[in-house]
Amino acid sequence: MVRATIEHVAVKAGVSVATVDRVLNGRAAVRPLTVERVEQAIRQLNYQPDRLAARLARAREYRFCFVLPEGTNAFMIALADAVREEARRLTQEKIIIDLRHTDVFSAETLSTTLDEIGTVYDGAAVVALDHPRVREAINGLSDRGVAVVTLVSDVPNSRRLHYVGIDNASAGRTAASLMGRYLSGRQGKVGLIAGSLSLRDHVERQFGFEQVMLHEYPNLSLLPVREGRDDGAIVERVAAQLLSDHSDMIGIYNVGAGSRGIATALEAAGRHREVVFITHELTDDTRQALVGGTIDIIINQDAGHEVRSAIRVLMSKADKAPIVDSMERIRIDIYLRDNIP
Amino acid sequence: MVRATIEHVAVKAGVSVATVDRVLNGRAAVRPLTVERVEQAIRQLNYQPDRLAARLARAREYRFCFVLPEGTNAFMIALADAVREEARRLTQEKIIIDLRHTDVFSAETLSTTLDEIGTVYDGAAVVALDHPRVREAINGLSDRGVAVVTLVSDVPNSRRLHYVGIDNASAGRTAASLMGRYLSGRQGKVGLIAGSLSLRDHVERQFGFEQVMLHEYPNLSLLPVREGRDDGAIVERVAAQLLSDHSDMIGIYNVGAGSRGIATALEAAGRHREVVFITHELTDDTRQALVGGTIDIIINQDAGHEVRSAIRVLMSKADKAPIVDSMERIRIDIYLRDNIP
DNA sequence: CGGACTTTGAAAGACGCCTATCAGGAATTG
DNA sequence: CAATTCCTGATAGGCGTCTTTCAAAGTCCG
Repeated sequence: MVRATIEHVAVKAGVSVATVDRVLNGRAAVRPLTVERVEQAIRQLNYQPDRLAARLARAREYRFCFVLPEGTNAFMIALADAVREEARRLTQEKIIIDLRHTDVFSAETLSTTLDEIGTVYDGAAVVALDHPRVREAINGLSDRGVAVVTLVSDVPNSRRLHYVGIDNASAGRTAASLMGRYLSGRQGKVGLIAGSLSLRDHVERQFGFEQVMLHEYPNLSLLPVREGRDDGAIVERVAAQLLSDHSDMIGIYNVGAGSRGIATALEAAGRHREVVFITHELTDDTRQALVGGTIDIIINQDAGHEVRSAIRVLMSKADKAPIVDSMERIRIDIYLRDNIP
Repeated sequence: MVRATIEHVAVKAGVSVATVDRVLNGRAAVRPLTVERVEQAIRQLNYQPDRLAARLARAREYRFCFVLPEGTNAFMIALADAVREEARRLTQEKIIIDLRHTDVFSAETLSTTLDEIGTVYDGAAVVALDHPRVREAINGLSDRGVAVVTLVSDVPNSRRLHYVGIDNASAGRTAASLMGRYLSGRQGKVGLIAGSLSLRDHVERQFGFEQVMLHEYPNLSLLPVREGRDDGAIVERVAAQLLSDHSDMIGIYNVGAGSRGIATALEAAGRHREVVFITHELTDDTRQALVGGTIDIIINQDAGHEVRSAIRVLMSKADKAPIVDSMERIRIDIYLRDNIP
């Protein structure tokens, strides 16, 4: 059986190819009766336009913009690298990807950046702060016809097309379960360090972690969250403080970046063997600490997958093609010493 | 900057498009000097043929064959479903995928099936037994110009193009580490049930598991492996036997299928809370047992990803395009109750 | 019924590459 | 030097769709 082409449809419907095209692409007014006939022919032949031919013919460029945080956060750098790599690979498919850095922690700056994006782009992917101002900016973009996906950290209730990232509450719960099991039979305290509580992903992780911790592991008592601002030096100070304040602290969960600081503090205190340390994001630092045994578990989201997923989603939107949810679910990777790539 | 086309290259090299095409596709003899000039122009313009246009022009169909085990193994059924789904999605890209079931446990049958595949296909993906006979069949296919990827279970030293699947030794080690940590501070025995020791993936998992178990967790003693033939009923008998023989068994690692049987045995013995049970593959059965608390950890490989990866690899080969290793690494998914999708 | 407007058909030229053919010029051979 | 063989250019047609244009036919209204 040969694939149906637009010509077959035209013959079957007893109209010209031009009319079929009009129906398919809403190019001009077509009599309802004719539309119906064409649509029926399409259904009967199970006709689907050849995407390759379509893209070739349109000779169209797709432009997307990625807005990422500036700064030295290792994960964000990995994300930026992934964006650049995909950008390189995709030039040959007529997809142009621009990368912008901005201060995502400032609602002001971020929303200004978003407002500036204008209408040159077909879509944008944003690592976004959950803030009314930012939500407005996202809605504004959407309304102007620029598809927006949120990346890594979501902005619910906005008119974003899609959220590309892990389920952070679930990640927090996972961390708690592992912590609880690793510490089964022991009594003590567990510390929790977050980056900034204005980024939604951190809040959600914390929420999931506390939820499971409180209900399932009464033998462990949770210390109040400390903020480390995703900064190695600050995180190290906070961790050192925690360690000296609580000689019975036997677990640490780091919700944000700056794990190196915690590792250093743990090693300095000589308690890295005894304290179970769970953190996020596989980077050079965390990998090394995992192999060395200071970190016990890394919960990761694959930057490359996220970037590719974001692009696929934006492309689908631009091509009016459906998106396959099961393909776009970003999984929570759990790395132990034994399965790091 | 516009993308270079074959025409630009021709102008730059001072030859005709026909000649550029000859160089690109080795269509006819071209004087070395001319070849050099063309290649230089290609480099200077950073010309890359437009894959979309090329595929459109070739108007060629790609035919691939997936050879999977017959039987009721839930993971294999999921794999077959994934193949069918991709096949459906890809008809619109002129990719035809056939699915064959065969008795992969019989080297005889499997290799006959492979031999039959003939030359209608551009490539094949095979869940293969590691057996000299099968290796020969794979090499035969390769030599006849059919690209072969091994799926889920590898056949090393064969002329397969690629292995698509997880690192099973690493998966085994991961299982052991989690087992060890979950059972930290306790003393007892750990049971190990495999499907068949003639499938390489199982052997490798067992190897990794034992390696870590023996070296790192001396408090746990490993019972000899038992074979369950991936059959729920047999597995259940084996598990029940283990449970009654060893009242101090506190962990079970199931390397193969048939987890439902173990869960049933554990529950029947009333020891599902006390025994840490780690198994492979997320299916309806295992998911349910995980949520119910009988299974503690599921180590999974995503069937959809594997199928898509296999197809990408085969397509790359057919198009003579490079394959991006980092995109094709199949990850070991670890599922707890808290992060099942 | 004539003019205005709406709906359709026919066709041509992209998009970038592949494939094939034919002829002429260059290099090689005897 | 003629007869081959080898290289190369030019060109045409196709892949399936999009886009646009022009003209023809159909419909509506006053």
